[in-house]
Amino acid sequence: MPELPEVEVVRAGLERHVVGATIAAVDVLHDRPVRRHPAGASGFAAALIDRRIVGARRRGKYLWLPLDDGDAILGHLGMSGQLLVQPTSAPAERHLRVRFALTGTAHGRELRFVDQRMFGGLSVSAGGADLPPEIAHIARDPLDPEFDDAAFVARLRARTSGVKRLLLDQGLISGVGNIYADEALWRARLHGERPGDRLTRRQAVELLGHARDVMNEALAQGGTSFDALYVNVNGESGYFDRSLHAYGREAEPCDRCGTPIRRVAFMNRSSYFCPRCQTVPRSVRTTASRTGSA
DNA sequence: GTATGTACCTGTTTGC
DNA sequence: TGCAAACAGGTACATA
Repeated sequence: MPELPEVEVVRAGLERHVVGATIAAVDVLHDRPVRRHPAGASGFAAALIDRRIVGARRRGKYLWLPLDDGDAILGHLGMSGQLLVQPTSAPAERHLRVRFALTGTAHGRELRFVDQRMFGGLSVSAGGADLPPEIAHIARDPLDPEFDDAAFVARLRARTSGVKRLLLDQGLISGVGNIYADEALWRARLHGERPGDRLTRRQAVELLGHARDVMNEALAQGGTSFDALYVNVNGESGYFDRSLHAYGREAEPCDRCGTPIRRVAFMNRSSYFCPRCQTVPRSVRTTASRTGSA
């Protein structure tokens, strides 16, 4: 489950291993991962042959590889995507979807897009070398030096949605997924259903700080991994999961107060929180009980 | 513009 | 034993 720290690890790996390489061949083994590319699999491949990769960039969980003609390969790892740099001779991974044969600085190696569940994908972004227009609506992430803390706090406090939903809104702040949203909320002692406009300025500032801390810590440790689905560009797993306080810890004691962590359904996924440390405002609790949505 | 719900996708786990 | 349902969840999209 790649979140921002994992994607950054992949980006750094790509910068080191494929920048300067030229794409000699493209083999699309499954159409779905290139579904966002209007010209289809053949058009995707044709647009990339003989192009040289000149960079490796990221915004939120999107990655892109600027090319020497001003276009870019735009990618998202989705739930289970991996970008691997492998020797050409390495056996194909079970869920190998797209392979790029490389020459030049990466001669003898391939860039491979492997994705079991295929929520991720690749496309060629015309003129997207600097910032692909397809992702212009994605906000900066809190590790970006140009992230505007004050503007984020103001926008957060103007919204009536629950704060967890707002943390997952990539137009407001990018790079925060379900795991780190739960961790940041646990650290901030805030319940995810608390409306944005019911946060004090101080609470909003602290929440942002915790989100940033969680991400920085995960990044320092090489990213989170719960199973074999996520590995970095060389195929090594991260190990941040040892540091989680809330996510995935249903019925285990809260690390602060010992109360069992609770899991509730939220947006077709799960939320984990401490029912003692992270209380819901009374008015929200009343509304939730009336609608039966807990 | 904002709020909310759902489709997409497949391998694994859980339940009957 | 075998099948079906639940589950994992980021994003785009539809609807109000």
